[in-house]
Amino acid sequence: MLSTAEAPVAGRCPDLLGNAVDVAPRLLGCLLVRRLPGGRLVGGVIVETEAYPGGVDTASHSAGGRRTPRNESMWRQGGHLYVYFTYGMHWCLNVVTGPEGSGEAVLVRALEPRFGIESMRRRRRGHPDRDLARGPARLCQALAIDGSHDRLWLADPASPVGLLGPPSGERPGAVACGPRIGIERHGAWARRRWRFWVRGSRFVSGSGEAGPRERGAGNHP
DNA sequence: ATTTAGATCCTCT
DNA sequence: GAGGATCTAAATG
Repeated sequence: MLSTAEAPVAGRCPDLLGNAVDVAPRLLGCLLVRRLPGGRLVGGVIVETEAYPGGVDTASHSAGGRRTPRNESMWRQGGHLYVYFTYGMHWCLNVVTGPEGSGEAVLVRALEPRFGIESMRRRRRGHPDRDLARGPARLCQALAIDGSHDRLWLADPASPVGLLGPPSGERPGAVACGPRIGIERHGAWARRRWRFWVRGSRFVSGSGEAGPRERGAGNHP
């Protein structure tokens, strides 16, 4: 989608053919970029992800090898997008990982907004900047991402959504991990620490250890 | 600060 | 027909 020249100085995104649990923490610090229909760029740094390896993990949409029309893109090669609709009103964005047929994906849960912020504010009217893309559905709203972006191939130069490495000169912060959100009834699988976030970032969702309460911790120079 | 309920509709059984 | 990888506003301590 974007060349490194076009974006505010960023390198290549990490290899997406690895398994979801490996890729998820590596996406932290990377730049998610959206080119709006008018050509404007909107995006930010990824600060929170969750791994959904599929297979025996019952919390994944691809659990047990289930193939449905909805999750078709999850089964594609790493580097595609899986965008799904939930709760009657929300879209959520995943980056597919692994080789074709593995059914793995990483849910992108939160961004630290970096550019196109005015544009995000327009779509998230009434909300403070901190909440522009704090949470998977808010993120999609801020970047105007919906079902039309399902199945996109990230590396396609014409793709309206792109993934780049961390902005140059920026060292990604320390990575913390914990249980994934919103899948409590999946018992033991819910307890796996497959949620990853940038420690100390105020743009991370949730209200627990990784959420607002973490403010102040690890944030001192 | 934390908890609760309601919204809202697509997807799969 | 049930339930969902969520969000928001309102109520409560």
